[in-house]
Amino acid sequence: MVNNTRPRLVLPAKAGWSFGTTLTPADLIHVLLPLPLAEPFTYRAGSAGPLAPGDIVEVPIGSRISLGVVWEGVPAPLPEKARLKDVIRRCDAPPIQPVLRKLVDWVASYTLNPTGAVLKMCLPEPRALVEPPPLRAVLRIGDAAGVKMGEQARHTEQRGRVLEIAREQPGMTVTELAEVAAVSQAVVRKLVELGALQADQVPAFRPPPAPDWQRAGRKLNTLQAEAAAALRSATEARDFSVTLLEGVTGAGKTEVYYEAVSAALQMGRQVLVLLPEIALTQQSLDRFEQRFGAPAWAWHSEMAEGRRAATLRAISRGEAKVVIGARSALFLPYADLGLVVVDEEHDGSYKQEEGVIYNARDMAVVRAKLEGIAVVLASATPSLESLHNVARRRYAHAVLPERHNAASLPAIRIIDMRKEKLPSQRFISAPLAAAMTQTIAAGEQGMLFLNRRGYAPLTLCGACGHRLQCPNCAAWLVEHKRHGNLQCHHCGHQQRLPKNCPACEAEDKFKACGPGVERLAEEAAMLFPDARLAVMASDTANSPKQISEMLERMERREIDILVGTQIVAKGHHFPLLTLVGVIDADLGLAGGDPRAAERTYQLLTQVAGRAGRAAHPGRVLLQSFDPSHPVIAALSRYDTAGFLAAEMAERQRAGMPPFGRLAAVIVSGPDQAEVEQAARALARSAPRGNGLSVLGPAPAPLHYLRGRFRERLLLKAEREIDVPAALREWMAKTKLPSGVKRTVDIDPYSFL
DNA sequence: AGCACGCCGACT
DNA sequence: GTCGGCGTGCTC
Repeated sequence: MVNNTRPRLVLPAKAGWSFGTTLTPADLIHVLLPLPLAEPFTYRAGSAGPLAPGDIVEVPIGSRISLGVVWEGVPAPLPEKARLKDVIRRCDAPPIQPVLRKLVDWVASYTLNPTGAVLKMCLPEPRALVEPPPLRAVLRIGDAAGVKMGEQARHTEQRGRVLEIAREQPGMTVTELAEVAAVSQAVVRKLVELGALQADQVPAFRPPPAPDWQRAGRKLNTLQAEAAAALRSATEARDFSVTLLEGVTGAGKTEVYYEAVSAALQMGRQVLVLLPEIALTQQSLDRFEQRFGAPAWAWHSEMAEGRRAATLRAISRGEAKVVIGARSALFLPYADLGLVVVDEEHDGSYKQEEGVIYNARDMAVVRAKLEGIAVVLASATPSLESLHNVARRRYAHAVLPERHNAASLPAIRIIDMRKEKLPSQRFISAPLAAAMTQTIAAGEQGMLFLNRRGYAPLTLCGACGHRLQCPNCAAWLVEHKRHGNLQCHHCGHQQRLPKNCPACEAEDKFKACGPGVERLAEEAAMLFPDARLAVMASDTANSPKQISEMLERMERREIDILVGTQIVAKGHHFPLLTLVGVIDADLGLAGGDPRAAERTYQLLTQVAGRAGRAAHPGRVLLQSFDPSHPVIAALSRYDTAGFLAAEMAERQRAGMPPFGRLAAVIVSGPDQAEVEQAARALARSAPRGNGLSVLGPAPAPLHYLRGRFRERLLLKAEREIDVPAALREWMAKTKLPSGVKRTVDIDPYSFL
C-alpha cells in the first residue's frame, strides 16, 4: 500500500456511500454547485430532507464540503461509477428564488458557460449567507473596576486613562480604545482579563436606517417632472419595462431616476443602482444619502470581507433596501427586487471580460424581464443598441434636453495638430497652453485629459531602436515613473528599466516615446509653474475613498489643473472647472474596431461635459491629428444626431450590431502552431449560410497575451438568429487538443 | 475551482 | 532511493 503521509480530510462515516440501497425518486435531489460544472449533481436528501428547489445546502464533493443550491430539472443520468452521497444539511439562509435560478440557467445558456460558474456569481462569499453575522467585542466599565483593581493589580497611569475613556465613551473595540488612550492593546486586554473592562459581543455592522422615500427631492422642472412621473408609474406597474433616460450632463438624470427609486421604496421593494466603475460609488452613495436621508448599501469587488458578508446577508433578507454597486451586484440574491437602474448604460465597463463574459447592462434587462419589474437605462450618450431599441419601440424613451440651471454647453474648438509646430516629445499645443494660463489667472480650474496611464507608452533604445516589450504579451511596456518601473497593461508584468539595451547592450540609451498622463503632468508643471497639479488615473486612485478624496481636493480648490485618464471623465461635477483640454482626441479611433467611433464619441462627450457647469461657462479644446474624422467633426458641432445617423447607417450596411449579432471565439494556447491549426479546424466546421457567416481565423488584436497565442474567429448573424444555439452546435463539432482553449465572447464589446 | 493522481528531475 | 514539480482529469 501507498504510505501517504499527506493529511487527508476524512469524511464523517455517515456522509455515506450507497451500496445497494433502495432509493425512491423522492430521495434524490439535484444540487448545483458553484463550480464550473454544466449540470447539477445528484445527492440523496438523507436526513437533511425535505428539501425544495432554491434551498441552500451543504454537500460533500470530492474530499471537500461545498455549498450548493437545490436545482430543478432532471439532469443527465448518473454515470455508472458515480457514488451517491448524502446532503449534509440544509442551511439556515433564505432560499435562492426561482427568478434568480432562471437567470442563472439563462445566462449560462446564453454565454455558453457552465451553469455552476454562473451560480458562483450569486454566492460570492459562500459562508456569508450561512454563518451568523460577524460580531465584535465592545468594551464598557466592568463590575470589577474600582475595588478589585487595588487588590489584584496596580493602578497605572495608562490603565487610569483607559478606564476613564471607557467610562465616558463605552462601545469602543480593543483597537479603538487603545488608540484613543494612546496605549498598547496589551494594556486594554489585561484590563479585560482583570474584569475592570467588560466585553460585550455586538453585531459588527449596525444596519443603517431605511431610506425615507417621502423626503422631498430637488425641485424638478417641467420636463424633468414629466420624465420622473413616467419612471414612477413604470415602477409602480409591477411589470417588465425598459426606459432609456437620456439627458446631457447636468440635465438632472439622477434626480429624475431617484423618483423611481422613491416609488419602489414606497412599495417596500428593493432597488439596485448599477454603476460602471467602483470609482463612482462613493459620490453616488453621498448623493443618495443627501436625497433620502439614509445611506444605501455599496457593493463592489474591493470591499473588505466582513462588510461584504454583512451586505450579502442584508440583501438576501431584504434589509438592504437600496444597493449601489458595480456589475457584480446584478447577480446577488435580492429578496424582493423592485427596480433596477443602470447608470451610464453606454459604458464599456459593464462588460465583464474575464471568466463568465457578460454585459451587465444587458443582463440587467434580462433580470428585470424575469422579475417582471422596471429597468431604467440612464446616459448622456446612449449606446446605439439602446437607441435602436427605442426606435423599434421596445424601450420607452425619456429625454431631458436642457442643462440644469441653464448653464450653456461648453464651446468645443478643434486644434489641428498637423499645423502646430511642437518640439519633439511635447504635447500641449500653444492655443491650449494659452487658454490654460488664462483660465488659471482667472481663478478657475482646468483639466487635461489623456486616456493613457503612466509616463510613456513606448520606451526604445536610442542606439539600435529596440522596443521594450512584455515577455508574456505582444505589447509594449509602459514606463511608470511614479512606481519607478515598466508595466505591461495587459498581464500585470512589472520590471525595472534595465541599464543596458537587451538587444545591443548600449548603456542608458533608452528614450521615452509618446505621452502618458504622468508625462503630461510633467510638461504642464513646466508650462504652468505656479499651478497646483494633480494626476488621477486608475493606478493613482482606484479605491472609492481615494477618488473621493481627490475630488474633494478639487472642490476645495486645492488643485488648479487636474491631469487624468478616463477616470476623470465620468460623472464628477466641478463647479469651477471651465477648461478641458483633450490631448490626442483621436487616440481611440485607430485599430479597426467597429465600435471605435461610438466609444470615442461617448468618451469625448463625457469629458467635454466636465467643463463649465453652474454659473461659469466652459470651453473645450480638442487636439486632433485628423480634424476631418467624422467623430471629431461631429463633436465640434455638437451634432450628435448627425453622428448617430451616420454611424447607424454604417452599422446597418455592414450588418453589425445593433442590426446584426456578433460572437467572438478566441482560441488560445502556449503553442502557436497548435493554436493556429485548431483555429483553422474550427473555421472549417463553421456554420455558413442561413444568415450566418464566420470571419477568420485571424490573429487576435493582442495575438500573444499572458503567455498564450490567440486566434480569433467572428460569428456574424442576422438579428433573428439564435446565436448561442448556433455556437453550441458549432462548438460541439470540433474537439480541441488539450493545451488549446476556446473562449466564447457573445456580443463582444471590445475587440481586444 | 480544488484536489488527487501520475509521471519525470535534484537532493536529504 | 525519496521529495516535489505541475500537467490531466474528476468531482454526484
